[in-house]
Amino acid sequence: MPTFHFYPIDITYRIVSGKPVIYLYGRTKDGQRIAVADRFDPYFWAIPQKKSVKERLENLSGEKDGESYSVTSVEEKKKRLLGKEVEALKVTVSQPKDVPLVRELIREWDDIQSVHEADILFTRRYLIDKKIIPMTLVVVEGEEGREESRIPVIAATAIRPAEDEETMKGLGILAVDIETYYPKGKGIDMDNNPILMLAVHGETISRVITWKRFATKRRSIEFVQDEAALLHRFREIVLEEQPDIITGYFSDGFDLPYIKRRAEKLKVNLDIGADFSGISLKKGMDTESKITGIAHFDVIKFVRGGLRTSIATDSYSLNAVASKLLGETKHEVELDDLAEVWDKRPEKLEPYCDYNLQDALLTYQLAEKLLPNLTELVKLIGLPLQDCNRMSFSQLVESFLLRKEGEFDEIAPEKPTEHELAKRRKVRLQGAFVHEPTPGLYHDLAVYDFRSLYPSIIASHNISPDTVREADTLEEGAFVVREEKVAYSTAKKGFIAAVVEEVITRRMRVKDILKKKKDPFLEARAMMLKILANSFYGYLGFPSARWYSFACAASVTALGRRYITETIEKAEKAGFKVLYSDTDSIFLSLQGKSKAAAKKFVDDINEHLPGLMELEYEGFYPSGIFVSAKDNKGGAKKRYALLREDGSLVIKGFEAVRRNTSVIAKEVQEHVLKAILEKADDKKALNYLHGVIKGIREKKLAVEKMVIRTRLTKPISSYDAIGPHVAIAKQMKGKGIDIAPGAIIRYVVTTGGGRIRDRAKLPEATKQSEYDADYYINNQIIPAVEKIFEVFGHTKEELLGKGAQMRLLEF
DNA sequence: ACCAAGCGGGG
DNA sequence: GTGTACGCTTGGT
Ligand SMILES: [Mg+2]
Repeated sequence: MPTFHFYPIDITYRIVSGKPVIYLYGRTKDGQRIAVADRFDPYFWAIPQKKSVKERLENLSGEKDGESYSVTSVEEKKKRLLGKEVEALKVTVSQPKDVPLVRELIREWDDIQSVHEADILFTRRYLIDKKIIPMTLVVVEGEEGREESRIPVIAATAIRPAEDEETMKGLGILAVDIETYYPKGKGIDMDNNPILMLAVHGETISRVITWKRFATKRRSIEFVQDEAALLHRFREIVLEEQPDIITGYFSDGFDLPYIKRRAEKLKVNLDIGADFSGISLKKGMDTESKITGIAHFDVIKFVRGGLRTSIATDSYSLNAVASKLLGETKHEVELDDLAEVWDKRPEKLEPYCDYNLQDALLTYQLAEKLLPNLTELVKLIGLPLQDCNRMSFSQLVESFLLRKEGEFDEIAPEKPTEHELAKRRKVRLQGAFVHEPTPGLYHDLAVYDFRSLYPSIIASHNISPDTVREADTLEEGAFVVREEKVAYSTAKKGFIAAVVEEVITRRMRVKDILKKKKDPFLEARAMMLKILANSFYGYLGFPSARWYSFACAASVTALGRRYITETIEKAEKAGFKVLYSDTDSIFLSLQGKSKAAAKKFVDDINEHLPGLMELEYEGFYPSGIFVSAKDNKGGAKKRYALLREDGSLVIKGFEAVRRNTSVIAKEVQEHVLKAILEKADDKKALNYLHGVIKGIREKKLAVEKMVIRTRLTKPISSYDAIGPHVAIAKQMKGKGIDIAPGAIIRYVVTTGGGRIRDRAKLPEATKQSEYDADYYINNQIIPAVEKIFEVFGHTKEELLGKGAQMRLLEF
């Protein structure tokens, strides 16, 4: 019997002669594309009320809407439900579609207590039970069968994960991007507007296909007869390239559905799937595009999903994400003119082809860059790339728990009913602890934070839905969270606490290896482990979670508050002064104590912290400034600036790090912060400010410095409140330029009467004499520095130079 | 204050 | 498909 070593990348199932067969698609170790067919039977769990129900279940079969269903076997198994031992029944049915039918039927039976895991997708159940992890080596025994398929199908007689968990490397990625015809101002219309060009970029190909000829020396541009021929070429390229991954940017909702629709319209057979199927759309609130045998990596879904908290961007456009992650941008062309150029001036099409190819290239580079992270997530969660790509944090956690439960003999609690869901949505969790800063300039600060505060609390205090006890429990060793009137058993490690502990310790091991040598794959693994660990707290409070527990989620934040306040008390007792604290971080003033003492403080704390909990010394800062909040005397949260020992600045929350502030206001703010933090020289900063104000008044500063950038978040027509950026977008539209939502609108406020929005102008159309000095001084610069100077007792009048003039007059 | 509806990305 | 995203903003009441 031949043996195959292969990496599965995609999975599906089919009914063959009435029986379900799993199809794994992937590549062998030596690069051959193969499929593996394996029989597998669907099942779920039932908890009986009476033992006699087993026989009743065994004999269950019937018909619904002309389709028959049947239970093929029922097996008794000792399992655990939230830690409690139960006599569960493993109910095997003949086909996956029987599961929901049998499930609904028996839920009504009096002798059934509850039904579990009757909604786990069949292919996922297979991967879990067979311990198969996508993109990770699998050993298959079997013969090649004769099936209608683009690639050989091995009928498996045995399948098991390889010992060494080796990861798939060198995957073939093909990036796809299309540009389509659209008359100005009209929305996307897949039925009526053709695809004009289609760009593909891969390791061995970089090409634009288009169907209007023009003179060009570009070897990357390929001309075809018409749109149908373009689609044929796309099919050919995919079949030639045999990519493991097709990637795009919002290709779930745009490129692939568009290609599919046009192919249907033009009767082009797009049978690019391994089983000769085409692009399939899974429609819901959102569309997911799939191709059998190929993983579809939609970059935007990963950036907005699993990586959301790790990549800070206020826009998820390809341009914004590419410039953030790659330092590269899209080409600049007037896309709104493409239809007109196509119709009337085809000789001007070349820049559009270049633009199209650049989009494909950027997407390819993004996919390549993010693939280590996505691969590690696939290995961690155990689901195909196609799924991990699109999952939210809570879905990732739940999938991970479903993969882990077997080790604990656990079966998953039921998903909440609509009623239960509504109840869960009503309750609110109390948030984290915040010590408001007192506005001021401080010297010699030490900053600390608890490493992975919430995950370490879960692991160290055995916070888990299966360890929850009454607050007055007599159980020995139970840990009471008096704040939430609940206790946690310590007799046995809880399921979720154990899983979180494993994630944290795995990450610590990876970090240890990384200290010795750099490895981008291990970096990615550490990052994904951190993301997963940090998702558990949110999961426990996520209404749709199977392992939802309000008590656990509330206890996590309560303990977070408890630990941080206790640490602050100890710091004050030791002679430090707390300046600011939020959730898991503490900013202390050294009060004359040494840097060494500041560093040693963590040891005194860590000595008394349980389990995996640890306070980390983040660093020493020679100076820092906290300012007051907008409408209150107290200090603002998440808004401060620190000076590092190497002279660099850490700026949080200030306009200087926000987009919709003018260039000049950001510049002034950063300059003032630097002068104050470096030399505590508010006079010098004030002089600088006066210089800038004078420069603006005398129009000596360039228009470019006055530019304000604001993002258009929706179509112009749907704005009711017309801000200056909307007014500008309207003007541009009036000139025949259609501005799409997501566009960053640049504008300058000019002099004249009336509302700001009536005085906003395009920077390119504004002369240096035209910008409104008063607006920039009073509405941009002063608000940006007012709170900073307030710390030194400087009034707004002084900032404007009026105070100084008065003083001059006094002499 | 609360709730329902809309929206993102793509052309 | 053993199925129905999600989190935030906006506008109405
Ligand atoms: Mg494009």
